[in-house]
Amino acid sequence: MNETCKLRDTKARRVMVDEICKGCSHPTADEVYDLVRKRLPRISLGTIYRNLELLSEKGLIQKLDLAGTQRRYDGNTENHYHLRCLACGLVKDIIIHPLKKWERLLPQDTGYEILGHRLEFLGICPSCKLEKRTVQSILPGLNAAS
Amino acid sequence: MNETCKLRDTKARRVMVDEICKGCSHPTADEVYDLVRKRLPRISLGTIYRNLELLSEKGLIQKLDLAGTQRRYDGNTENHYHLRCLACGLVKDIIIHPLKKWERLLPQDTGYEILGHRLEFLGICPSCKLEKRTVQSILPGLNAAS
DNA sequence: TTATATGCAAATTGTTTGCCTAGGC
DNA sequence: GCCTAGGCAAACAATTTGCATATAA
Repeated sequence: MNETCKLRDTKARRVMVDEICKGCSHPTADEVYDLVRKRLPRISLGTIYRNLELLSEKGLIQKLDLAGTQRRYDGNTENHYHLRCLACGLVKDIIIHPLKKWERLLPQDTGYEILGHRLEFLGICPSCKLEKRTVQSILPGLNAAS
Repeated sequence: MNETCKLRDTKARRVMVDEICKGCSHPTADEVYDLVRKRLPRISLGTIYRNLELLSEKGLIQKLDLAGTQRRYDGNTENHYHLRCLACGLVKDIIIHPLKKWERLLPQDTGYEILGHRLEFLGICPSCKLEKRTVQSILPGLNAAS
């Protein structure tokens, strides 16, 4: 990751960072495309993807690798966890850090050098509960609460 | 998930379950394809995908939704966590359950109904350390140990 | 015998890349 | 003016689907 070399200050990049950081919506690439296109109608998807990559390399945004087919991006570059609604897909930030202990213990148990972890909680958000929206598809690999 | 209706007992399905459950390799769809093709050379990738879906719906295997571009499948249908080597991609099972507490606390804090969570640890496995294989790409969204 | 499963190929979806022109420095 | 960035379209990779035939029940 070459954080030193500079990116040029272009309209596309300014609008992208602005749109991604303004809400806390964790948009996918094509959602960013739609948002940016309202302000720069001639922008192309290729540019969106190239810049999402570059901007996250430079640390201006964060590339999330949550479960699911589409990657999401986050204007909040701090380390934090996510809580995803299984009914509407909404992703909310949460601020707990309960796993440092296991990162210390696992090397002894497994011989791995631990570099980090990924954690997301899954559930139904308050407004989906209210509207009785449901989980569209049974989710795989779910460590459900007992 | 309609677990009641029965799947037919076919060669393809028997071999698939057998191959997926025999090791603890967490194969991708095309790895399953390669394994199964050794025993059923005329099987098609479409069948592999269709059956991976059906078999995991019926609970015979587990569909994992870890980070990364390719989905993986697991013969171990118990809830458990994974430890993935960033250098060689190997996925190992681990058996800790540290997060029940947060599943109890989050509903109060967030109003979400919590259905579960996904957790994987990332690191370098002992044999990659030995061979000095490295992380090919900086991984996004990594909650690195401080 | 009848419905479900499979093989094969084409279609879809999300993402990446090449090439030529536009625009930041 | 030079070199990076962007538009556009084509390439790619993973997965899904349509349809005619084969096979389990």
